Amino acid sequence: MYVTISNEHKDQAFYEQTTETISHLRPIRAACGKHVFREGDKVDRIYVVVSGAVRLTRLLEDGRRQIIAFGFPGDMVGFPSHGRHHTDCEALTTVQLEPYRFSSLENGTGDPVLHKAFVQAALREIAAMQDHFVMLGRKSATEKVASFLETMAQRLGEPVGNYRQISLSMSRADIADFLGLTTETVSRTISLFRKRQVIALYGAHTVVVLRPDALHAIANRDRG
Amino acid sequence: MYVTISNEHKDQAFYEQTTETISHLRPIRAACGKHVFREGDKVDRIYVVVSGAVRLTRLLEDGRRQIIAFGFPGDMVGFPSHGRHHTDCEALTTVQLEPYRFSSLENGTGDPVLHKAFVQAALREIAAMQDHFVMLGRKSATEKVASFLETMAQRLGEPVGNYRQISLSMSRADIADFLGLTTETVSRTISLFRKRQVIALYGAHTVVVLRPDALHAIANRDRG
DNA sequence: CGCGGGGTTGAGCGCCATCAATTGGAGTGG
DNA sequence: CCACTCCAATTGATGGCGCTCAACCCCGCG
Repeated sequence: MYVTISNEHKDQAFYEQTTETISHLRPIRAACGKHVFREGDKVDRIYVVVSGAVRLTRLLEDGRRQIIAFGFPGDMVGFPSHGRHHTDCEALTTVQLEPYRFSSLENGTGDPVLHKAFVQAALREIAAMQDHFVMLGRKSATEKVASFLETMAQRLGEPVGNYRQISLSMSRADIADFLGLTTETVSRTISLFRKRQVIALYGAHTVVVLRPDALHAIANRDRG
Repeated sequence: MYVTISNEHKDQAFYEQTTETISHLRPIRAACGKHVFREGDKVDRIYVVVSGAVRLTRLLEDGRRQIIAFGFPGDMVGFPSHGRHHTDCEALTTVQLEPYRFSSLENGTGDPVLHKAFVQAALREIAAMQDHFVMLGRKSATEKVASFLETMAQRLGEPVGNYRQISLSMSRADIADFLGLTTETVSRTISLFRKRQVIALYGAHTVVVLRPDALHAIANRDRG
């Protein structure tokens, strides 16, 4: 998942299209905190998240970390580069994944419907990453956090009364490493939104969006 | 082009593989400053840069700009999202482009060799963008500029005496919008490298890398 | 020679990182 | 049920990197 307002989240379509075929393998599970794969691993299958959440990360030698993306149900993860994984993939919660043999996807020898869905997923991935560039390169801390919460609400929010509620499966540090900020800044910014009554918190991981319009305005216009 | 040290730049392979087939259309030209395509345009063909350079950009409503990538000879540009272009593409110099019908690439009905090359190009694009995330999100201004110059030298540098020389086809503002900085910061950082004799300048657009090792060290380790 | 646009350099400040202390909440054992 | 532990999250204080605003330089061009 990338922070993209116009995300129609079509990977779900991939999952729905293909679960009826015989091309997929048996679902796998990973417990919270476990690796699904690591950078450098040979890629023989790629995955569609069925339930739970994962994070894709890259590390610098000195310990700095960048979270490339979060994977939520419907997302495809594990696109290879030169036949190898290019990020680590860790489970944020207990997670269920649907594996697909990569070789058949790559060279088109398998199910053509599956193959086309794979190509479409890769193209959507590119477009979503392009949008994420704008956020990393050109948005302020408040804009980043607001964009993140807005996207999460659209993608994973559940109606509660008149509002939408989000259950964040990742830590503040994860959010920070995704947005190119520090945990302190993320925490401060979320506190600010709470004080302004844009959101409400029940514990650190449950967010209720009280004023989606205000959140949207902050996500796009604010520069401070 | 993204700033990736380990970039083996295999898109050249695509170009070489496919120029002998009959699948490609007649090359097109665009003069410096002209648009090759615009965000929102319907995608019926995608392009491989033959000569010259282009920039791929996205804009925010308030005028902030992010350059998604530069396209140099061998690079494939124009990956669509939902059938439409997702960035603007402008010529930085007079540029020659080799167009390919996208429909045949997408659904695999055309040349299978071409199709596989297209899928590989998309996967490389994803991997390169992942690396670029780390730079946008986690590197300091000096690291960014040093990484940029290093990559440009590897990609486009020509041996001059014992050194490698780069001809930058983009302005300082373009570099800034690519790295998520301002023109002033880019200019100051380049001046700093010149003062430290890591590089030399002949005019604003010709750079000679005097100490590649120092440049590499700054690109990866420095945090100030 | 005047003009204009890109590039460079300077001064000052603000956003966000850094360092540090405190709070809170989940899990554990008595 | 409470005390204790541990780590995530919050909050505070301070400083610095990079942005902002502004002046100046350089150079191509009419």
